[in-house]
Amino acid sequence: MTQAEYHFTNNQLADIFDNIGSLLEIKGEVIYKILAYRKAAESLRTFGREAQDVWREGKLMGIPGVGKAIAEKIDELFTTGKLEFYEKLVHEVPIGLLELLQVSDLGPKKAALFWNQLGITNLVELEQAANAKKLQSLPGMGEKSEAKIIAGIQAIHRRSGRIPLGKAWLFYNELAKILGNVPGVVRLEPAGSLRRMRSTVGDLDILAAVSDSEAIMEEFIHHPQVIRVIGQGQTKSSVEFDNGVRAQLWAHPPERFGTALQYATGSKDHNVRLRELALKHGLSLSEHALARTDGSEILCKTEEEVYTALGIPWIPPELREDRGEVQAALSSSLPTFVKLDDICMELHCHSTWSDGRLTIYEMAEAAIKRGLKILAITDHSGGLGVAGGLKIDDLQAQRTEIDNVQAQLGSRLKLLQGSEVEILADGSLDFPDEVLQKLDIVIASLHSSLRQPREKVTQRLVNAIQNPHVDIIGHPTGRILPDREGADLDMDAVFQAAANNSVSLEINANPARLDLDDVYARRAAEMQIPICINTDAHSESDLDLLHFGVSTARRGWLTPDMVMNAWAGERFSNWLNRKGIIE
DNA sequence: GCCGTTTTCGGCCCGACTGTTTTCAGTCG
Repeated sequence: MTQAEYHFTNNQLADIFDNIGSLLEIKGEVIYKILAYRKAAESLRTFGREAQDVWREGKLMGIPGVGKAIAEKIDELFTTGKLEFYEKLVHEVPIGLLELLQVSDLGPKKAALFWNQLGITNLVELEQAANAKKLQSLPGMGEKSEAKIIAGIQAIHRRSGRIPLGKAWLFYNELAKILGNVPGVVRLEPAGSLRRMRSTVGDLDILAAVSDSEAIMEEFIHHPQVIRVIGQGQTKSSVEFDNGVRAQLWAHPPERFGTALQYATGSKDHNVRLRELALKHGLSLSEHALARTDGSEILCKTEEEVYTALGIPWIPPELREDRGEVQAALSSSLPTFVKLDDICMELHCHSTWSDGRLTIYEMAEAAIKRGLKILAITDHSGGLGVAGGLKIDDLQAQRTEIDNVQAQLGSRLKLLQGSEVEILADGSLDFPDEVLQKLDIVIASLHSSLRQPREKVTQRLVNAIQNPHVDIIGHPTGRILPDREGADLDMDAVFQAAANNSVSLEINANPARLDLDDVYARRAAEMQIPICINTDAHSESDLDLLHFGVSTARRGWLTPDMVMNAWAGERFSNWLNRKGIIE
């Protein structure tokens, strides 16, 4: 018999379970049940494999945070396309109430209050009620609470969502110039998802080491770009800037900076793990100190001291997502992760032959300045009209120029002639095989027709991977942060093809891409696919974006062994020659 | 609802800030 099967991505499942959690919270369900749904949702988002495949294998409960009850719900969704429990819940608690939870200072209790007392079921109705001053007379409410809710709704109208990592770093650096110079400030560090190098950042978290916090807090809340002070105190203040960014500043004395930085870096789930671990050592961990049961404190100046006190090695911030890092640290199986210094080649950049700003010689000198040993010039193929791609006839002239520049460089840098060849809408490549064959290295990339149906766009990528001359797939999904989704790819099929053909998948280091992302990178590496980290530089300063790619790789648990740009020359040339293409 | 170097039941992290309160609940990270 044939059984119908409905398709849900991990993110779609996660959204459903997040919604269930929030609706139950408004309903007043016990908190641990809610946390369990949230945990399962987060776990699905970062699992790396499609839950649907796991379901076909009958192993849903192997997904962390998924037990019997949630596995049954996932099964019902794949089997019937619906979830009765969810539908009944939505019938009971209006789903529009979830919008209310986006308003700062408005949580499930107040959402339930507004719904029960005033019949409010969505954000529009809440705004009307607030403007009509209907909220302030409710129990536990007052004029100030109502004004805060109005301000929170206005902030939602202003905000554009999460900030891309690159923009967050630039803004942090601007703030750091001012805050770092406040008298008495010993250290200033980014914290939160910024320090963990997530691809997008919600609020900007900043931590200062200072004995007296008054001056820096004053400087912070009176910054000229601040349009709203959300909260202010001695250890924590929070503001909104005119560019829609929200930031919080924590201040702690230098002798307690280690616990404070650990705390402010998060993630929340990682911190919960550490506190559980602390309790097993008879200690209570907070941002201030490790406290013994008799109340005495262990102060930590550095994060290393915190982790050491808990009996585990320091864990890099990028790892702190509760994806098994604490367990790995406990069992001494935390590997040494790739770092910026390991990277000795750039395999994806552009010159004035297409849309780059530097000549090949200038790009080479910029690469040498950054300590690189190998540089692949990979200008666009002609098909990408907007980028002024090379025609086939141009390639020989470009080769001559590369040879000339190579002669000038001598042994300081090895140049490769490559191409970022377009994967066309019909799945063919922009250059014929006999042209690709003459190149030292070939990157194939999708830039157009990203919205094709899943099956078609996946097949385009698989075709490219199976071409005997293709070495690397550039920015595989084509996503642009924060808002342009990548192509709807069957990543398991892409990974399988890449593994079979020993084709490398790129982590594009440009913070507008970070594609592959951390979760996919981890999965790809587990499948023995060689990963490369490239800046896709179009200018000299683009080469300095490399650290974003390296951090993404660390978030994906990648070691130098898994990252091609960190390989010794011989191992790299062996890989490049795996099909006998170049000298 | 999940989970197990205190295991199949009984736990499940910690504190700051705010507003409405006369001691605490709600929210947030």
